[in-house]
Amino acid sequence: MKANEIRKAFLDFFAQKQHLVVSSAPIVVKNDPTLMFNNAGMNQFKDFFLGNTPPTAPRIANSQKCMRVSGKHNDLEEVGVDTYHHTMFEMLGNWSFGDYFKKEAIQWSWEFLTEVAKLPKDRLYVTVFEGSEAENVPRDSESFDIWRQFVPEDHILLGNKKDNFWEMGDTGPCGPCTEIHVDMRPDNEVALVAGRDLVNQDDPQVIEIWNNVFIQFNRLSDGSLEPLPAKHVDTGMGFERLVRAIQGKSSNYDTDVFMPIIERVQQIVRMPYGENPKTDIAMRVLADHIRAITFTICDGQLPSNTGAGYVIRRILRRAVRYAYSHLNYPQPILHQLVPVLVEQFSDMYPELGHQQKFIEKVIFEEENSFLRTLDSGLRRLSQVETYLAQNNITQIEGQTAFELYDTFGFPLDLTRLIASEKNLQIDESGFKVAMEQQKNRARQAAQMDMGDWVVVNPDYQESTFVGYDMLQVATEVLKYRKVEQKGKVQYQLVLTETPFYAESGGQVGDTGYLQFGDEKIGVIDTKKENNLSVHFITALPQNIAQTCTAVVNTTRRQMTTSNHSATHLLHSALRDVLGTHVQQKGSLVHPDHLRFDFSHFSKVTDEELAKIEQIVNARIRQNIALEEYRKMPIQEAMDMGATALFGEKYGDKVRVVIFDRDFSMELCGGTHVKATGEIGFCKINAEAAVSAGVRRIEAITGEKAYQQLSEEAHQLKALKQMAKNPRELVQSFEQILDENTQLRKELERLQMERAGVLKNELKTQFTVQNGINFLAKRIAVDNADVVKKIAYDLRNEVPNMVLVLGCEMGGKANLTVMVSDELTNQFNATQIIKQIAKHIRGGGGGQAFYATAGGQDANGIDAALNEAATLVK
RNA sequence: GGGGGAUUAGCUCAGCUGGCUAGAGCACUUGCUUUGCAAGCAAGGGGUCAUCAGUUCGACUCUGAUAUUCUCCA
Repeated sequence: MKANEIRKAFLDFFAQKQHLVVSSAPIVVKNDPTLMFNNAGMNQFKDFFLGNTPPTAPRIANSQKCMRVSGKHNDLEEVGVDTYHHTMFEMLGNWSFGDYFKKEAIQWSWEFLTEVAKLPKDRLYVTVFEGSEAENVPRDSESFDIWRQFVPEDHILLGNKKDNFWEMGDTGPCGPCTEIHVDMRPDNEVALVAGRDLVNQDDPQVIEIWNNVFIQFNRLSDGSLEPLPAKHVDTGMGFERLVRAIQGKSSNYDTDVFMPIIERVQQIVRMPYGENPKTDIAMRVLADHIRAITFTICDGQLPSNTGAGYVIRRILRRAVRYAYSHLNYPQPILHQLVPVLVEQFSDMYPELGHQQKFIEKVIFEEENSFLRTLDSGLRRLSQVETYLAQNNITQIEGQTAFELYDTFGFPLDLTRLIASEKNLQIDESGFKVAMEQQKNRARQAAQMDMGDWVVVNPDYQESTFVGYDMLQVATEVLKYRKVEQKGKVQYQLVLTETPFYAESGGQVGDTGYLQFGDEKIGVIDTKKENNLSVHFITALPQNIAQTCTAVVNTTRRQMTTSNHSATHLLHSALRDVLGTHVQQKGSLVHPDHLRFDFSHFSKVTDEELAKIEQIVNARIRQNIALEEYRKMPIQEAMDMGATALFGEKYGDKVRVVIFDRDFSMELCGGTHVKATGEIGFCKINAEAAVSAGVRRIEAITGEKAYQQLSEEAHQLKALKQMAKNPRELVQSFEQILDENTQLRKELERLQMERAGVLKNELKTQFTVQNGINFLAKRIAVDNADVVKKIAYDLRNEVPNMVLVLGCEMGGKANLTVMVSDELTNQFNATQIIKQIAKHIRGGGGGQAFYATAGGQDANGIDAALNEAATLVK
């Protein structure tokens, strides 16, 4: 069976068992601060497990795009070295939410593996939780007994908490699990060592393929477990491993999931796969990483220097690094692999094909930028080498290696490679120490203590958002918790009903206050955690159980709303003017301004911007009424032609926001004006590049736009008046500026000319004392540069010279001493200046041939010059 | 969110612990030389050393803030 057929077989199998097959959630997670990427099939159902939202169906099956870059067996640096770990992978799963439990789950998994996938029964092993006294959880004998109906007892193993007890995090739903392992070794090896002895022993040929988790407990932050009322099944089977087992390969990379990519890599770098372990690893790294990079960019996450975007950047750079140092390919390579993935996956994930050009461009630019970083790192490193060679040192300090890595982004393994070529060592333990310090610093800054939710109102499960229609509502606290960060205590609070919009879809969260009786509690922000609106407050009310009035800051909300609707108009105007390739790539809707990022490959010209702004404002003046559907079936919305975002997971029912069916229809959860006229006016303030293929427009609306324009008009008026109301203001200023530079140069020229005249005058006034040309003179110059020029010119023209000049500048005294080079053994300008500067109540210094001093007392200049004369005698 | 670096001519960058009258290569202008190939020679133009404040006799250089940007960590 081919990979695509295997995936389909799995989904069909569970569809027959009354499962609803759903599509994969985007690989990048939004609205969950605890998770950057989907790392398991269950993530998109987290709310079902937590009880925040009722499940859409009791039985669900899917294939989920997942990403793991850290964890017990998934260190990024290990991927590619072995043959069965990946960054991005697909997780097949079937789910029961309070429906079937252990019996059916185990029976069906056995049926699928042996009947559909046709894996040999005698090569399958299963593990069951042995129980833990410390946790006060008994052994999972139910699962054990069920398994005995299918497999001989010597194929059932007992596992400890680490392998057979599954937890989502430190707290939350959890329970025992049973794993299925497959022994893929050749017969002769099997004859020597029994497969059961190799289960969970990190043998590359005896691997886990399916984990069935039985969620029956909830863990509290004190570590204790409470039984859940509804029990769930959560399973996950690594697709790439399943394919390998079915296709009978000894490596995931030998299956038709990865081979097409590896074949392309071989063509590009002109090296064979399977002959040299080092280059093989590099090719596997490329084959693995390009999948992670492509799918995340496709889901809307661009490489960046923070958060999820930074993870993508790191993965991309690791791949480039391997191509660079092991495949002798110091050029962009990854973007060339994208077409292979599109070919492979566009049936299952059509969005990949739609964005191919964009993805290639982003990857290409990012590769180039890293190659530049490497370049400047190499320069830096060669400086270090020179220094070491000069000082006869053969070890690069850990601190230096770390600086290269930390500040210039130069990877340690490249430093190591280059160092070994030059017979240098690296103090790696010093590097690790520096790295550890850096981590501690960051950890300390980010440390956050989160308390358990305290449920105030157990009658409610869900929180309802009523803020589309109301900005004030009487409500009750559902639950709250304490959060401590950097010694600052805050509280997070969930209301049964709330008018507060929680930050989402780029629109910032509402602020306002909660009125508890006489007590007013300020809400400083509102954020979404999964599906709950969480209000951030700095203090708890005295009596939290009473009803309260939740009041949103109305002006702030109205300004935000106006900016959000303007964003929709802008989006449509952009597509009208630039073309339909324009896709939203990011959006910030703030009360003060809006920011809209979109895919477009060149700078938006001033003419295009003017046209866009003109369209948006024409639409505003048309005062188009909002047409809004809160719960439209998603298919209906799509059929209507509403704009949806790549990388956004929508439910079955969606909210559709329309301003004129022929102009703007978007799936959107944000708040919007009743009619476009409310926006008032929209002014585009900036257009810039954010990254490869992505442009950003910033704009303001309403009151803010008016304020800015009136301020600018005011300034313009003032300028016009200053320039005496010229016919062409811009030309007039150009002229003034031109004139200014000309005059400045003219002035400089004249000053230098005058300096020349003065110099020639002074030149005739030297007296000879003991064979020395000496002059101490007060001159009328008030520009330090001119004095310096005179002194330096005389130095060139008068031999055996000691020159002392005094002048008054802005009421202060200034002294300059110049000594010919050939006399610096005899006379030291610095010493002279120090001695005579006391007459002007000042201090100074310089070099042996040239020194200056400044002081408060201009009357002392003559005394200083007189003393200088005595020094030469 | 926390750290480290960078910002000097149109471009790529030097400028070490404050003081050599801010430099190089490429590009540009002019002239000379040369019939061709990313040519050679000479002269020249081009800089508020990111911005603002401070320390100092003196700041591209030191300190602080701001802006932009790169990079590492979370």
